[in-house]
Amino acid sequence: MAVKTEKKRTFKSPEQRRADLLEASVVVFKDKGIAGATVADITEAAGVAKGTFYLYFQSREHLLLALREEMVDQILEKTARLYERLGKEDWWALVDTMTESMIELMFERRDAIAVFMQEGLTPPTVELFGECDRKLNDMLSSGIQLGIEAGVFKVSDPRSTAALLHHAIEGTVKEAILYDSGLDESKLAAAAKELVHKTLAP
Amino acid sequence: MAVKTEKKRTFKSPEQRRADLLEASVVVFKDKGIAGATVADITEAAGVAKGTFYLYFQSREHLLLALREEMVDQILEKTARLYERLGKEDWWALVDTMTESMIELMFERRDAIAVFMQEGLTPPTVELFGECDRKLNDMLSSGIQLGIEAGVFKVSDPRSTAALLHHAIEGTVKEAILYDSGLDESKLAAAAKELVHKTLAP
Amino acid sequence: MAVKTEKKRTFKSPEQRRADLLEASVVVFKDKGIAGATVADITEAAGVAKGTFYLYFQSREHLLLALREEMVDQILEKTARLYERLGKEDWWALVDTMTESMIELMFERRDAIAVFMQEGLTPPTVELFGECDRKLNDMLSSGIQLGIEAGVFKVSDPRSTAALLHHAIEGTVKEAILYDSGLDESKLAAAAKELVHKTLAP
Amino acid sequence: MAVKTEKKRTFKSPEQRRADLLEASVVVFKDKGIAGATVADITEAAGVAKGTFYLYFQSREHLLLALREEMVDQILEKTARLYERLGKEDWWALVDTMTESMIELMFERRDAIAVFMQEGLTPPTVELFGECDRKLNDMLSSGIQLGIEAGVFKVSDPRSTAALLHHAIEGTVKEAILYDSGLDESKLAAAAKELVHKTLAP
DNA sequence: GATGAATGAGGCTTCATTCAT
DNA sequence: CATGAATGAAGCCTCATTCAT
Repeated sequence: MAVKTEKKRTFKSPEQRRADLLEASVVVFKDKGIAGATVADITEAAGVAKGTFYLYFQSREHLLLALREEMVDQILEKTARLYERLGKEDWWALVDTMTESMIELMFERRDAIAVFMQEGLTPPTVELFGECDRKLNDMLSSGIQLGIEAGVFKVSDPRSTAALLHHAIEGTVKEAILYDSGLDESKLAAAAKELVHKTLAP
Repeated sequence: MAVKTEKKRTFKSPEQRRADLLEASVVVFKDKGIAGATVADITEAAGVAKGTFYLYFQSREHLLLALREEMVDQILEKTARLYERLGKEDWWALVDTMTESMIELMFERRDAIAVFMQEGLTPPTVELFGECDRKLNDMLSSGIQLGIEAGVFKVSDPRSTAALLHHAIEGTVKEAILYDSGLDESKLAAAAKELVHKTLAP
Repeated sequence: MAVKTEKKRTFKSPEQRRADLLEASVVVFKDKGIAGATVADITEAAGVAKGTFYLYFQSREHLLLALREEMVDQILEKTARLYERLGKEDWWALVDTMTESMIELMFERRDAIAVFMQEGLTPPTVELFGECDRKLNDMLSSGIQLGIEAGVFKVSDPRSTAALLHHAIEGTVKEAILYDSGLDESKLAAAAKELVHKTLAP
Repeated sequence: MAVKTEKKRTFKSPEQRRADLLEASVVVFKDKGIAGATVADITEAAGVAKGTFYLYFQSREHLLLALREEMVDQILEKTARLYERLGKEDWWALVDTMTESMIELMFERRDAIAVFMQEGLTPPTVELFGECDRKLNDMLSSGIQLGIEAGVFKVSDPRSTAALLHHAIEGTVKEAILYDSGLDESKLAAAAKELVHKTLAP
């Protein structure tokens, strides 16, 4: 019955192979969990031999690093781009845009997020995500500060509020992603915008 | 002859032994991470032999289960007690109490929380924590609903808002626990109360 | 047919187990070569499970270290004991004793010697054996020096001669061990004593 | 587009390529040890692609074989040439020449010798070197025998003595090569000649 | 012929779990 | 009951060798 599928040797560009492995790894990690997924699982999913993995990643841990960094970079970059528009456009519209785009980005990358929620905060993750959180909070709180100075916002503690708003959205989207809770993206976005508005309003 | 440091067999009640192991495990898990801590690490910290572990827990995984359940039970119980006071006291005072007590509880159990943040969401955890989140959200959103009906609160989407508020606090406290970010408990509590007030206010 | 020999769990004193593993390893290494012998081979030969190996040796490399050190220690100790007798007894008789006892010792430990001849001189071995050679040479050449001063020996270059004599015997015994060349122990000892006598004689 | 440093294909005669690989391998083996050097290391040092290796050698092991044989052939040939002069020249002068030329040859080929000392005596090496030793010993001992019959030498056991003399020199030179012990070539040659003279003299 | 990406068998090591003492 | 030596499955990674380009 079980005829061993003879694997033909195929050649691809290094970029493609690497991308294949990364992509396959997200699927496998999501399925089996990070601790539960073996290198063999990943290579099998990517359709390559076990040894091939090590042509593209120094170690299993390095793959995770790459995955994390890619995600963090994307988040920070997107936020930074929005942050630069502060003061040049209507404050409240920009607040809505930021809220929406954070939610949108997270839903787009739901698989990767699910993976890192599974992973838990191992020391390398703590460091990377910690820095990401710090940078995000810096941007958000200084944005709030600017809004206050412009007389548009009013909150007593911009830094704490930035963290609370950020985690309100992040945590809720994560919950939605993880448990398929009844919250859909648009309802959540509406509620989030309302919460942000009311919180920042004088 | 055998001059090895003979470890005296000490006798304790089964309950005590079990508690010792649970307690030791929290310390060890916090130190080495959940994946990184071995059963040997735990038994050593608890001062018992490795085999003894299996007299009190079927497996390593069962210990984690016990740890999780204990934490979840405590959270749900505390919230339920507060929930029962809804409508019988001043709404805004109760909101403050709930906010404060959630923060307080999390800071009290910061070690266990740190452990479960490290663990990541493995399937068994997802199930348990998912149910916990759902129950919390049910209580919170029906509380908000009651407040709306009482004419005290006003939000368009009680369910989403409940989730957002809950995660705002939970996420921010977790960040504080994990990274020793600049937020201290009281500043955070103040900011959280402000956020909750403004969000629920008409 | 092949009924898996169910291995009963047996307990032994740590010393015995360690000795078992060391002994088994010598046999296996001699058989399969050092590079060719796996930890599995060794544990199988010792009648224990693979994991047991790591209760007694940190790593495969540490076992080799232990093997080497044991051998080196024995050689140095034996030589040092003989060296102490210099000047207190008849010089020529002592020279014979040293020659004989070196040959005897090597034949006794022929298995371990065969193993280390197979191993080749990896860096850790080079260091250890290099130091051993140096110490032996120091003892031998200062012995020869003393003999010269006592007017018993006469050679132009005690240090080089010590090395030559030492390697004459060591190399020849090794050859005998390795190839079962026609040289037996007693014929070899006789020839070696003749060579040493004539070389040291005025 | 692909701006990778394109390695030009260079064309060389097969003999040259083979020689390049052999030469490169000696350097690499000396550096990393035989077990530690990979085929990739060798091809990199030789400036060719990994696959090219297998156009010139059936396997890694065949390269080692070639290396060994080359060395053994050289030694045997040189010795045989000297052996033919026996009886036609002054015995003692020839003895000196043999001693010197053995030392000289070994110092010339110190790199290859260092490599094979590292390798240790794996079965294929044992066979080859064993035969080499035997042939050398045959030549030496029959040379000694002839000298005895000519009334020039006097030893009780020519075969053992041949082995002892041969290993005295070989072992000491090897030690000098490996540990940079204080013995230089000329001092060693002098001491060796003295030892050989005194040993063979009546 | 030359290349180097791909292959995959096989090694070392860890650690949850068992069980003779 | 308690112990900790013993077990062995399973994972990560290496590297000699192959083969599509």
